[in-house]
Amino acid sequence: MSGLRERQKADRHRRIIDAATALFREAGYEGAKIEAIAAQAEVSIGTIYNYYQNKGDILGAIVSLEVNEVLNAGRAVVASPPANVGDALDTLIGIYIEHSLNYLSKEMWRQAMAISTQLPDSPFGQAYTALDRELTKQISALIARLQELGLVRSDIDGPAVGELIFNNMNMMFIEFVKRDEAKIPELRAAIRRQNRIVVAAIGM
Amino acid sequence: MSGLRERQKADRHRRIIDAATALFREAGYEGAKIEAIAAQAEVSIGTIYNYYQNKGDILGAIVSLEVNEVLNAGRAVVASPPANVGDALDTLIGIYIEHSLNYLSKEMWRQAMAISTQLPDSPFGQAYTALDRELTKQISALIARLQELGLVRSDIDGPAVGELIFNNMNMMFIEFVKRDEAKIPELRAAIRRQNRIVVAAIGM
DNA sequence: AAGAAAAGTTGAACCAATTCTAAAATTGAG
DNA sequence: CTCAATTTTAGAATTGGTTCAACTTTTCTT
Repeated sequence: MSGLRERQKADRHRRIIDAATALFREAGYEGAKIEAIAAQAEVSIGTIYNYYQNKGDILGAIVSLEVNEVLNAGRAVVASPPANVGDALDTLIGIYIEHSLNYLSKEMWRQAMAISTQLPDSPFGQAYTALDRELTKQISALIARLQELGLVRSDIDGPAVGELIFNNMNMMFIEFVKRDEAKIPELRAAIRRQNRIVVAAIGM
Repeated sequence: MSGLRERQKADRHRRIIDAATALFREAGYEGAKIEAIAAQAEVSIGTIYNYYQNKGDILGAIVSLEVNEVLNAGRAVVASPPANVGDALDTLIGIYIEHSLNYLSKEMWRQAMAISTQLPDSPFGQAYTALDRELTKQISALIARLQELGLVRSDIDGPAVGELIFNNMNMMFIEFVKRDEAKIPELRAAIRRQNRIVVAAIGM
């Protein structure tokens, strides 16, 4: 099962991702030439294309790592949320946003988002859409949890609320990464303000 | 003022846009080679790059035409909206969505959106952001109009509501253009459902 | 352990967007 | 009307992502 070939493959994968992460951060997505990634990973250009369908998929692999980490951190909030609808939403969304620039620069996010709309059927495009759905589900799960706790009315359309909140947050995040000078605290404040409308409709 | 050069320039602009529109629809954005656009517009490659910074900007010019048309059609709804908050929103959003595929295919939208996030500072990137803002403002204007008509509470945060509704709609539209098999009626129904949450919070 | 099959690697060649530069066209001053 | 300045054009050269056919390495079979 775990022969030489398997180990070499895993090692090359890691080397490519490490090289790409470093170069994307240093030189930006466009600036990181495939040739340079190949050289730094000590692998040929052809090998990179054997592992990833295109340059975007390399970035995609990095984005997936990041978003999965965020989803994981979010689980704790869903399990025991603050005892106030507005704060609960703000805490969960805060985790998403505060983690977002840990590994990925704004430029990398812009590229990743662009590729996911440009090529929705590529491996990365599909993975990105799936990640968005996971985030939406997590927000819906938080709403459901708040219903259990008696903080949210039980007659509301939970899935629709989850989508509404996620879509708004995501769009705000897109605008945020599009402007280099945009700051995280302002982003969070703007989303809080918008979410107040929703909280007014669903809170008890 | 309107010498030969001016007229020739306007004419070349038109020919390039016409050729690009036709070829983008026929062959898709990637499939429409600059060389082919140049040939069909009876202009050289160099000339195209003299008029537009890059291929994306040509698409951008076409998108702007489309969105401006939609904004125009929306004004009528804002002026005299249906006498019901949910219907008013649905009517305005319906205009946006129903017009959206008149000139632009889903593939063209995908490319346009991708470019606008990828290069937010390019001429097209900035224009696209400005158009989004116009649409947000128009939704806010509708809310304000509904307040005047006594259909929406006067103590709500109008701008935040406008952003929330636009952001949600826009994100839904992005997902819509990403899936070729997605249909307009379903998109509208999903947005209506989400907007019910907001309507519950702001209606009288 | 040898040989064949399978899997993976390599890098030169390809393709299309973009840049660059010399030539052509238009304009306005005298 | 003429010509120098300015703008515009043409298309060859450059660039960088992607493909592909030949080569290597690993695994499997006996």
